[in-house]
Amino acid sequence: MNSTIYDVSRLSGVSTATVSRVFSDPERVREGTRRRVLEAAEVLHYHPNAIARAMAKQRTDKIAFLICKQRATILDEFYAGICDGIMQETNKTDYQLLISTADAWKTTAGTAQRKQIEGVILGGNAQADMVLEFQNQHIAVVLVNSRIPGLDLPCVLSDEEGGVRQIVEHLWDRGHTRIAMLAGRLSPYISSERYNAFLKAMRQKGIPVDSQSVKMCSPDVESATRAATELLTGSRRPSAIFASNDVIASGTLKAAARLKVKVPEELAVVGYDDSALCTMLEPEMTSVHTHRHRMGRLCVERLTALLKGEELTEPTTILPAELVIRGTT
Amino acid sequence: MNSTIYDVSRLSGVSTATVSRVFSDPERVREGTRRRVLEAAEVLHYHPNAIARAMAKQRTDKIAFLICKQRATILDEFYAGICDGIMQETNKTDYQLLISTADAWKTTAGTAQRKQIEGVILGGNAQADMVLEFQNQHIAVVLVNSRIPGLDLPCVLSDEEGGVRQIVEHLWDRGHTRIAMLAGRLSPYISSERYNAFLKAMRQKGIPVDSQSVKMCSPDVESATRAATELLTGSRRPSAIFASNDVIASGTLKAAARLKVKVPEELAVVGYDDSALCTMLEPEMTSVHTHRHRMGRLCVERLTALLKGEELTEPTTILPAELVIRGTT
DNA sequence: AAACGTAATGTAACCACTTACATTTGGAAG
DNA sequence: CTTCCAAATGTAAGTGGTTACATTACGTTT
Repeated sequence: MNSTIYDVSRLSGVSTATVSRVFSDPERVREGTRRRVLEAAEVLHYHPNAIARAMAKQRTDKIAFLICKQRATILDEFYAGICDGIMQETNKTDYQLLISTADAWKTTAGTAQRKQIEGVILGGNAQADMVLEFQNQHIAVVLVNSRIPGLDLPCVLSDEEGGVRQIVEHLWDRGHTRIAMLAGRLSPYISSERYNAFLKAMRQKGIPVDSQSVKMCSPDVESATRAATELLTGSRRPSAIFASNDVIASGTLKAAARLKVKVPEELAVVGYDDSALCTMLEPEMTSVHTHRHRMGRLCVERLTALLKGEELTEPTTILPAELVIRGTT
Repeated sequence: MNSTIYDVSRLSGVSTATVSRVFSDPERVREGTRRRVLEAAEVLHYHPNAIARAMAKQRTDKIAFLICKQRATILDEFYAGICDGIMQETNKTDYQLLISTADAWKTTAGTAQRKQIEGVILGGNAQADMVLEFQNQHIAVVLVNSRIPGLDLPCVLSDEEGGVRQIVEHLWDRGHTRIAMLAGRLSPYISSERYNAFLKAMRQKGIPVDSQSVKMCSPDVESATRAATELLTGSRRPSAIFASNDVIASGTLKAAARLKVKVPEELAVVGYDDSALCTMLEPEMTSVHTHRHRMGRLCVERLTALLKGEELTEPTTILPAELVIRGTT
């Protein structure tokens, strides 16, 4: 139906090899010939067939972004941001981007190989077995926002420890000592990073931490609101709450508003991620800005470098995170 | 490097045709033979090569979701929701999902054909020329959240008129007559739908509409805040504001808070889309729920039906939208 | 036991390119 | 006008499957 290289070859009176060269390495064919071929191609509406090309070249030019997360995958503003960065950077290359969830790719055995991708970016809670399977199939892997102990993989991270440290220091500077953390059950990596960073920063400031200082909750508004209410009505009400992300922080603000606890006068609240939400609230919310867009772009850069066969000198990259001080502190 | 159908054929002592059948139509080969083939495949770590298969079958099993939008593509919660639905539904099929932006696909001529997709879902402000180009290349097209005048395409929409009507009726029921619309410059289709629906609903209720009733703004928080401030400090302050989406509504709430205008007592605010934001605010925000996830899934259903060669009896589907009444009205 | 029909399997062409290697071409140098 | 060499082009063998068609196997029926 669509015309092929043979049709063009016939019409322009050159061999298929020459036609092929015109489209993949134009320099190698003489000006005049090239023009004739292009004209014939024009007439026939010819466009190279990517499948056949992939077959002959043994390359697919496809990479994938897999989100390793159960619920609300791309809906999570954090992953959406990374995804946006990945898309933008991928668009600069000749690669095409496939998107799916890790769950979906686990179903059929060997499915990944069939998918015929050259490289993959795993976002979130990546599992070691999946990574190993990819490596067995010679598919390049880059991790974003997680890390697998024992596997030395290229990964792109945000500086969680630095972000949390800035929060604690900022609150300390504002005179807070009764600081509590409302820790949402985020991905294992993020949860433990932020939790440990919190303990470390508190220790560095010499602020005592006890069992009351950290409260866990599910990462949704209602759970956060409930948990924050408990924190605020407990025996020793904190003067500042560090919520482990912005959604949880918004729940905290709701609890405060309902309990008529004035923010920031009676309670300081800090979130994490600097999502769009932060400036939609009044007062606007203090949070830590993570460069998710840049993280996504960096992933693609890393991956394409790997695919070019380059050795990565520094596989793991940790991007700085910056505290953005706003009205809630 | 990877083993091929020939290797399996040799090891199991059958022809390549039989091996092929074992993997694409197992019923057609005898139990015993099938087992031998599968064992050989196991030993050789054989998996069918998707590229070669696509080549022989003249099918790629790939569809794409293109977002026709300049900025903040996938970051827009609305499109993220659609995308999530598309992903989920695609995962149920044998298709793979490519994702990109319309802009990126417009760059190189004929690029679409090279991409070798069988169908495409265009989200947002789709352009007629792009659609025509796809159709010329026999690529099935489904539109979501937009419509192209003069082109009879399958499209999946949300009932904008109904959603807006519910808003106006709800505000009317609450006794409001000084109702203003804060209209963000969203996509042309959405903007005009919501605007016209507003005028129509107001007319139906017999509420007079003048030049002061509708104010335009850019679809970001700051612009919305500015515009809302003007509305609220103008000569005839409205008692209710319908913002054309939740982001703009949040700007309206900010303006109200800053001007010490009490919501909902002195001002009712309604958004549109029922984004996650709505329940993160205190009071929670009244908004219109759009079934974006379902819209995404429906797109894939439509597209796969088209690809199966089915004739769509009712190409355009309009999903109902429901007003969710919360604390701001 | 021969004849027959269907199910199972094999043969080989085809899908649309790329590319190693062979051949031709064209112009500069002798 | 040769000779020579690099550049341009052609030839044909892959790339890994699918599938129309041909052939063989095998259980039934006569």
